[in-house]
Amino acid sequence: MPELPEAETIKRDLAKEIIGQTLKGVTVYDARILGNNSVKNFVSQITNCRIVNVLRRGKAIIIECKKTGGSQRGPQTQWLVIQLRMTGLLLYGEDLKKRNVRDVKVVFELSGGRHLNYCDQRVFGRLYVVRDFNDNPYLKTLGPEPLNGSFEIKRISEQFHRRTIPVKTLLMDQHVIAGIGNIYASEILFSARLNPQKRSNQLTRKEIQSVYNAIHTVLNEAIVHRGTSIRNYRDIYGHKGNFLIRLKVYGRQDQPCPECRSPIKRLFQSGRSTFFCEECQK
DNA sequence: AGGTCGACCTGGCAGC
DNA sequence: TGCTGCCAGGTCGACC
Repeated sequence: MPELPEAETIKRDLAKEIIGQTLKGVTVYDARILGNNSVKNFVSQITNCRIVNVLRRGKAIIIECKKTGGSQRGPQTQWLVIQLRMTGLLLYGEDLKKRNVRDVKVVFELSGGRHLNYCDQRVFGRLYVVRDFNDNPYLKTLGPEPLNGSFEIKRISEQFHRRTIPVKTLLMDQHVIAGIGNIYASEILFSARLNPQKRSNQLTRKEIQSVYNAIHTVLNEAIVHRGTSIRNYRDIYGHKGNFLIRLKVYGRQDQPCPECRSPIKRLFQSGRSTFFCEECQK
């Protein structure tokens, strides 16, 4: 799925396009996307909501809405939380169901006359409506945002030292740091020159500093290039991200390391592929 | 409690 | 061509 840089790209574009519009209607074509919520309930929660902001937390997109005409005490704020997981896409423009586009699961009709389509090939993604972030188990337990000023190396060091799992697995733990997934975990560790198999509690202060710096460098650069499209990912206009060609190790098994030319290795950690250079990452 | 693994889904691609 | 097996940007619950 979209990791943090892809979600951030979507968030910024969506903010430009939809803030100020009202969700006039919504059609749900696959109820699995709603989790335990019913279609009827979801539709009534979201219909006639005015969009006041678009946020991101970890890999989730959050649309802040105000329900108009609902309560006597004025508009009530609620959040539409969108977890794209592996293959979720938000596409802005026409009603894609009418165009027979594949995998269209939910279509929002906006007051400006355009549509926001939620598409999802593998149907892992979820749309939730909450009144409070603590009502959503994912948001409630999410770790700090790595690109915020509040992301402190001290807190990260404590987490690293408490745990014994491989550093790559730890980087992907959303309770520790929000937003890093399988692509950027490999890229960050290459940038930090650190072996992904190294146990997190074995890292020196200097190594943790390198990882901390690499998180900023890699995620920010990926955002500049609008994320990575390995296969499914597209921005809200249907365009691919431009970071794929800039990946140093991910997906580059047997290709020469960009630093030392020795072949990139692949291994499996917690059921996921990891790519790294044995020579550069000790 | 912390760590690991399978389940949830669909489709593209390599190999035969 | 068509089949089989493997692989995929994530998360959660069950199990050890």
